[in-house]
Amino acid sequence: YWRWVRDTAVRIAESYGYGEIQTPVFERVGVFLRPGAAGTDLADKEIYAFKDRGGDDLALRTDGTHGVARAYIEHGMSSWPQPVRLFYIVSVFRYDRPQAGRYRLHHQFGVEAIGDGEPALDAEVIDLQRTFYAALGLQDLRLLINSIGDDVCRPAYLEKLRAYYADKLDLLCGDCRRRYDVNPLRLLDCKNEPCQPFKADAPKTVDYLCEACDAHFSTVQGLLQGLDIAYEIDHSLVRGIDYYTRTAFEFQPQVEGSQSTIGGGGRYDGLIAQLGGNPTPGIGFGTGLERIILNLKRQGLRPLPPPPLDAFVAVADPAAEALALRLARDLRAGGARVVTGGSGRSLRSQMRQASALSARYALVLGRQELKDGTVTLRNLSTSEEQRLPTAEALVRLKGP
RNA sequence: GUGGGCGUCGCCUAGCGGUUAAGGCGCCAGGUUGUGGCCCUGGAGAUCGAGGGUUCGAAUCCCUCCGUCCACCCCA
Repeated sequence: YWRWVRDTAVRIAESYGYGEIQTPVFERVGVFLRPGAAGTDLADKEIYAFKDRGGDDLALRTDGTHGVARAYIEHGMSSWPQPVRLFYIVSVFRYDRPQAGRYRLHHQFGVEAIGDGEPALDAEVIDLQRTFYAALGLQDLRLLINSIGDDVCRPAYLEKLRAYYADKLDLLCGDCRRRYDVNPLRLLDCKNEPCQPFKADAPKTVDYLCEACDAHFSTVQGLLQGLDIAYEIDHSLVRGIDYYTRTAFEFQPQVEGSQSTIGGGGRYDGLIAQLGGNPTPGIGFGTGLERIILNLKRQGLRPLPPPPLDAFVAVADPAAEALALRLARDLRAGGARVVTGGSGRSLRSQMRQASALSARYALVLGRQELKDGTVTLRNLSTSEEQRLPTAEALVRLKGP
């Protein structure tokens, strides 16, 4: 499963012209935790932060995007042709209570397109993600999208939102009373019972977009339609950190159960500047490999089985041991997959193992073969057996 | 951060107050003094998650801890 998913990710990303980048497993904590993240679960309890021996504050990678953004600045990628298209397959760490499809260490495939704010890139990234899932055969994925505006329109929207909730504070859950001050956008995706009645009538981000954001969102939708990509607008799909802008999206399988999201992303036009670079737009997605594999299994999708073992070299006499190892090496050099037995076990035991490993052939080397430079070649499916010169056996096993 | 389930040979499981802690898979060996798959026989392998307590007696009951799984929250 692992290889299948990774190979598919690489193939699809490269077909869109994205190049692979590797970033460090840990960075200065500020790379991952921006001031705007205060009050989020990530900042409060999920990040693995620590001091190193020199007293520097570091943190394990919480996602793929921040390290890439840091690298973009640090390595002067703004001088490259824009946008810079990058993809990664990395481990990420979050201190959560583990459960099905959720681990403290998991892996993400992600892409980032940095240096261009055009809506066509939003569509490209979403299309890439959808194509990746389709290449694996994942069925029935829902695509949810939303726009959360930008610095121009969001402040006014948040005022509207606060005004709407101002007289309802006493009725909200504890989390949301805190969110009201710290992170009001998150009021929209609260799952707690007390807050549900108010969500339907809450102001929607899309109704308060500035002209530029509105045009951007409309264009993205038009492009998705042009690509025949079905989507639903989800007004409660938000991002809790201030450098996120405009388009936000998520892919969800239709099946029941928890961990509904297998991947999501969005625009982060404010991130590069926050990290100390020139103001630079960017968009990307991240998708969890473990969750993809979970869904592949649920849908009965299986990877190709590993290639069979071509030969098992059995040693029938201790004197033939060295020659057996050499024969195995020569066979491998010819492209065959070969495992050797050892003189410590009876020939019978070695043959049992050859069978248990589903080897196509058994090659027996013993006293008799040593004498005349031959090898006994046994076809383990037909049980046909013959002695032939070693060189001939090499040729025989090399075949297609 | 909250709630719940489960921890017995490498794996799966039985046993639920007194058993030499049982079985299946896998592993090793023999039945074939150089030959597999099926079958038969034998063998190795378990301080019953850890510590404490109750009891004449604990894998079995109680407590604490640890681990693991599931759900909420959140997210990938």
